[in-house]
Amino acid sequence: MDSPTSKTQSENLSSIQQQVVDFFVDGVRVLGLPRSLGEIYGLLFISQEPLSLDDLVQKLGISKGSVSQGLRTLKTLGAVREAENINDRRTYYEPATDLKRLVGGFIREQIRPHLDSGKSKLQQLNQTAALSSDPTERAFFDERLERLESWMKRGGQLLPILQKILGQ
Amino acid sequence: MDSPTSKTQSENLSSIQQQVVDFFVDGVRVLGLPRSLGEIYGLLFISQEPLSLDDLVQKLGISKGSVSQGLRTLKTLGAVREAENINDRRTYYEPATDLKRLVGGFIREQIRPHLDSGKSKLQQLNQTAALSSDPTERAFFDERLERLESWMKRGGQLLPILQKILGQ
DNA sequence: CAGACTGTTCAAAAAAACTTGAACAATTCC
DNA sequence: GGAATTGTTCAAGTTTTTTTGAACAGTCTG
Repeated sequence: MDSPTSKTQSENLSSIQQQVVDFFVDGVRVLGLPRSLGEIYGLLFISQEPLSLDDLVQKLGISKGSVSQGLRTLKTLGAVREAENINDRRTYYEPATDLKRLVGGFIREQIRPHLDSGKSKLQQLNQTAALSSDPTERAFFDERLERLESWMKRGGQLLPILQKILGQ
Repeated sequence: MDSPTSKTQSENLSSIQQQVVDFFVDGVRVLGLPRSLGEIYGLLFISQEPLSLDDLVQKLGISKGSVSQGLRTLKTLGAVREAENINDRRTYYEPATDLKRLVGGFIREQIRPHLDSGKSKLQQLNQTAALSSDPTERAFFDERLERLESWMKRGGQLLPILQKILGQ
């Protein structure tokens, strides 16, 4: 029926808006986040004025439900904030654009929880390994579990460094 | 019919094997890789002896196709290698266990390509932005695109540092 | 070289993830 | 208060991703 180009398309986006949205759609995909997040953040990022939920629905051509949930997640990640001083019943959103904040939010919401749950699983694993009666096997398990522990530890050390490097 | 515990289950895995497999299933999920990769790598990681494709099929209870493809991906990532000195027609696999190698492979296969494609998209974006006739708009675009460029640059700088920190 | 064995491929099936949309709650405005 | 507006929720629908399994290619073995 209409242009067979990209998946994200809606006659309401200019060429540059479309390209930036696509850029972020790819970006969030790498991070394992749903495409709608990339669309929403991308459009906010390339908009001079804050946008309302309805603006996003109309311009992106996606459902109200998606935008509502997407905005919530983005807020949780610290990637968007509500704009102040708008004389309107609606809430308007603008993007956070400093890398430090973005990276920090991503680490806090997406990385840390997994690191933490990993650490607790490791504890459990150590207990299970202790049950082994064969000494050779036991030594092998211990060696591998120690390695896992060192990986987790490195990961934990890495995060602050990451934030330091990216947030300047 | 049988135990209703976890999704990965097959009477062929010991408790510790099962736990390690689950650990890695979670791990690869964070990285956006399919669960079968975690199962395969996890079982290899906690096995004293190298395992053949058929060993993995039997112990994990997943299809030959999955294991075949999974091993290929893991080889590409540098996460498993073929064991030497096995007097058997089959190929046996063992895990790579140094973090440096694992991280390096992941960066090479999963991160770099996206960074590179992002950079080329940015070039295209700059061209599109140059078409804008409104000077205010043009300035806004330029500012945002510069920001994107700085993000990409930071990302590029980060990778070697990452490898340095993790690979010791 | 025929049969057995190992491993790959890829179309179809299954599972997982995401999006939609309609019902609903909450708020504002007259 | 009642109508209008804004935003949320979540079951159902859709899309995407992963897994399966059967056909096939390649290789070894007797």
